[in-house]
Amino acid sequence: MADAPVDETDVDDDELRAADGRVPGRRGMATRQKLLEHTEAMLRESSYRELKVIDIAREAGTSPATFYQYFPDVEEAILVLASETSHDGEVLTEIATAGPWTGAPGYETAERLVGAFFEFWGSHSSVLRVVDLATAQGDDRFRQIRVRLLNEIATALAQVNRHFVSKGKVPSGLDPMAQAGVVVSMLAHVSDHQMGFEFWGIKTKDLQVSMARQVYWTITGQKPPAP
Amino acid sequence: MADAPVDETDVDDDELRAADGRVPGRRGMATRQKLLEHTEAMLRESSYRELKVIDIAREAGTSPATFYQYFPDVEEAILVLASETSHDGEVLTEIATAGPWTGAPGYETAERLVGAFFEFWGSHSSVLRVVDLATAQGDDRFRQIRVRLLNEIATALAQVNRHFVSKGKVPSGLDPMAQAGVVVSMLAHVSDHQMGFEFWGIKTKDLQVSMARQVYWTITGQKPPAP
DNA sequence: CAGGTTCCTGACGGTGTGTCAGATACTACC
DNA sequence: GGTAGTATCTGACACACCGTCAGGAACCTG
Repeated sequence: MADAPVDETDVDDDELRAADGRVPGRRGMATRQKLLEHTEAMLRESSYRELKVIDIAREAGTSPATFYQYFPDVEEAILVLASETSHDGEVLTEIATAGPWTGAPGYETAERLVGAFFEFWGSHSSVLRVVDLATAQGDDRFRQIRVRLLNEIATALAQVNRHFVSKGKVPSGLDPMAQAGVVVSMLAHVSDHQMGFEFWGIKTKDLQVSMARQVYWTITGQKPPAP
Repeated sequence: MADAPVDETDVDDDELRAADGRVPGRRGMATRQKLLEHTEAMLRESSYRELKVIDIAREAGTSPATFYQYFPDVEEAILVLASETSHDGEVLTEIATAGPWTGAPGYETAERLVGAFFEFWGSHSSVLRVVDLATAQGDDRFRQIRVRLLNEIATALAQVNRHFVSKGKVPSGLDPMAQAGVVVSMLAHVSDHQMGFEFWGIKTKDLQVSMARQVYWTITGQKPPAP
């Protein structure tokens, strides 16, 4: 829950500051929140490229100048949304960590993880997509968020993988973090393109089964049960 | 939508047309090409969101008005780039189709496919990222390009997968197209985030090995050789 | 309700968009 | 080589968005 000490550029005070340096009160925080909500809503409806401050402000029933009171630009607002989102993603790490990963119950864990990924991505796709794009384009602020979200899960899975290496189930010589990273990438990307797959006539259920099997096999080195 | 500035004399013609309805000649095609090249270059350097017509034009040594002579907007120029890119991607399908997919040489095919994906994505990442984003945001024009590129590969891999199902190597009951789609998604996304992985200290080589193994196992149902 | 604080916004100079009409460069033909 | 005809380019314009600031409005609190 340590959302307070987030890096807020200037470090003289870990309080949240408006553009003019004041610390927002109740009313200010409320409009800030309203702006965030409308930013997310508009990001869902329109494209990232066409997301304009003026539209967000209009939709939120305020003026552009007010927006700039709380965020230096649109990116920064999305960054806040992304930060909140990455927090929500902790549930994924919990599934991976909790296990179990052995035998038939292990496969069910893989299934749960896949399901949770789909759900999580489905309800945060618009923001996560921007995180992905900005990260791939080298934006450091977004990369940090992305790491906070995915590195946790990857690390958890890598840990599980290491365990199975030590048991001799997974061949040694493979980098557990690479194994986990690939799995997480797959989960993220497929989740993000659910619609696209459905358009090809591929059922979400079939995707999930295919993914659960790959997750289980890669991480535990064991053959998944027959479908 | 297209504003069809030309009075509806003859509308349909599979010829390429400039904004004023004329068919571009040699000189026109040259500046169109120059604009495309600079569009790609600028997309590499700056972010998608900050890609401006005026900058492309300036960089290409021409005026914004000229840009609009050949493309209705920036998206449309990127669409052309994407279309060319998807053509380059046919090499990936060829690898998948050519095989072989059985035994040790089969694993080498998987390795070749992974390597080709990395190379292809590496040299077209900026355009492909936009294709991905726009597709995920529901843009139909980009979805078609994406399908043209990935569906081909996926179909090829699904065909291979079907073969191994019929041989009893892969359990039946799994949708081959889902299997292939997941694999292709993984290849695409990991390729796109090479830099990100390296930042975590994961070696590209380790990623490739991990991916080749997953491709081989998922598609052929056979255990990959020990690393 | 006076005085202080927090919050909001109108107004503005700067930049990018997208569309013309007209200027300019090329080509073909005499 | 000159000229008509076409292809190509661009200056100029009206409009939209950005990002800033000074000052006004709303909200305390006593």
